[in-house]
Amino acid sequence: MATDEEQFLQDYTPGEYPPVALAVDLVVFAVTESTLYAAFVRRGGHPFKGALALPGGFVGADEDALAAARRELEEETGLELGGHRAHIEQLATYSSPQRDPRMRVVSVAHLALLPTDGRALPVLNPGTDSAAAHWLPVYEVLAGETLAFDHGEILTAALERLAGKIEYTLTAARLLPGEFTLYQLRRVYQAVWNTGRLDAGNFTRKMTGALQDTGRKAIGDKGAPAALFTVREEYLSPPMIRPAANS
Amino acid sequence: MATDEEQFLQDYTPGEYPPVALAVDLVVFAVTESTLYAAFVRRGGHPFKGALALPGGFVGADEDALAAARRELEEETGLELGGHRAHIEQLATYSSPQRDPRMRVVSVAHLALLPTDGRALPVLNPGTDSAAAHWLPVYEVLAGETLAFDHGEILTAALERLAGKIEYTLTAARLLPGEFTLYQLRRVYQAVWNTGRLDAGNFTRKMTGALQDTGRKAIGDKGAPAALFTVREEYLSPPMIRPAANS
DNA sequence: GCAATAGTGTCTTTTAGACAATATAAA
DNA sequence: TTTATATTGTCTAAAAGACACTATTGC
Repeated sequence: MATDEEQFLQDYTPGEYPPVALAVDLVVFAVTESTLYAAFVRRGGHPFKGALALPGGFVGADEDALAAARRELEEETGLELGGHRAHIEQLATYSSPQRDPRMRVVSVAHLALLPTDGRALPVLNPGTDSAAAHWLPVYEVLAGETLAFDHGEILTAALERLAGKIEYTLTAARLLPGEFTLYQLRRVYQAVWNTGRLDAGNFTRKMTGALQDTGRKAIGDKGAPAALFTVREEYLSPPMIRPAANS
Repeated sequence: MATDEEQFLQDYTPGEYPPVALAVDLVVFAVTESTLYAAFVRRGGHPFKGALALPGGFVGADEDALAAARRELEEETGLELGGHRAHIEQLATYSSPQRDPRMRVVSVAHLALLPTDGRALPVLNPGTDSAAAHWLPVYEVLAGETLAFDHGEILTAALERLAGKIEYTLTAARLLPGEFTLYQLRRVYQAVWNTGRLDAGNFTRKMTGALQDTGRKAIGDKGAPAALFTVREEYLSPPMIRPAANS
């Protein structure tokens, strides 16, 4: 009886379909009070020397792409945030034969969201492997920089995904601590959409149905003390709501 | 100066990160008057012998995943539909190390929509490579069959994608000829959502804004002759509509 | 008091959805 | 005429959005 490998060669001829190196690229987002940031590395070598690139790495033999993305994120952030509340999801796969001039690398891009208190950005681990990742404002980078490889395309896709997803889910809360005020949440929307002030009253009304009031109040800000909310679990990534059978 | 290959080995060590076979899997949808179908192949060999699987194949050296998916679709349909009006988009990438027991195969799943006149399903090419693909009703397969590999998961994801996307785009029209009646379009929605009758009046009102009346009428059906419509190009996959700055 | 924010109220517009009514064709 | 469909109209409910108002805090 043929071994598994031999069986497989009936379908798979490595000459015609050569294996590829499988990588992950990460678009890691975090917000300050008013700005959306992403983590970038500055390339030190050929190709695209000196250009900005997304952090990433290769997929190991015993892990899938999501596990590799998680591992890379933990390396960037020094384990503290990666395991806990960071959100990672697959974005898309980039497989153009020419996307890396050195050899064929197929990359599964991921979107990662790090929670912040809205003031300071998470600390990035300085220089484990290649270069140190650092935060840059997303909209400024998109307007002014040409990224290495197809990373500009990936960054745009990630921003589209995030901007679209917060319209119908509470994914925006993944960029905040477990408890947050409506003011903080509103600032996240403004940062992601790069838009002007959203009306506080309407925002409150639209969100409160999906939020759980903890009863506690935030301390220390300017105006009246704001209530601290938690996301009801079922709203973090809700099942799709289909229109009723009469439409 | 180091060659590209040598440079690259600074980052990439094939021992630690072995290359993978890159494949595509296809979820090909088409509708009859009332039912959503997908194309399946029956597995003839190990593993999952006898089980239903999705059509697919490996990615060649000179093509990206989308090109491979298009090529595979053309092989299934015999070129006639693949090049022209068929819609293909990337769905997600499946990379579990154990997803194929023979060796590591990473698969980029794609969603394909074939246009039909609403009566007969497109003809599938009988047996080019492994097995002949044939149409089966999607909801029946999901309810009753266990698919090979992780193809059940892929099929579910494809259905979710399609069902969700037709809520806010006119992607459903990709399952119809270039000109169609509102009745045909409504049947597509009912087939995809596996739901009862949608109200004809409300459906008309909701759709007409995105459709172009050709002025011509469909012939031969029971009741009053229905107008033939075309999709306004900007509605086939429209730019995201973000709420106004006041929300 | 002043400035800034939190939260509520109100009004308008839009959209979804239920359902009735009329029109047009085939049998 | 009967039957089945197309299309328009009407009404209600829900949601989005604009905007005013009051309450509560720090300074």
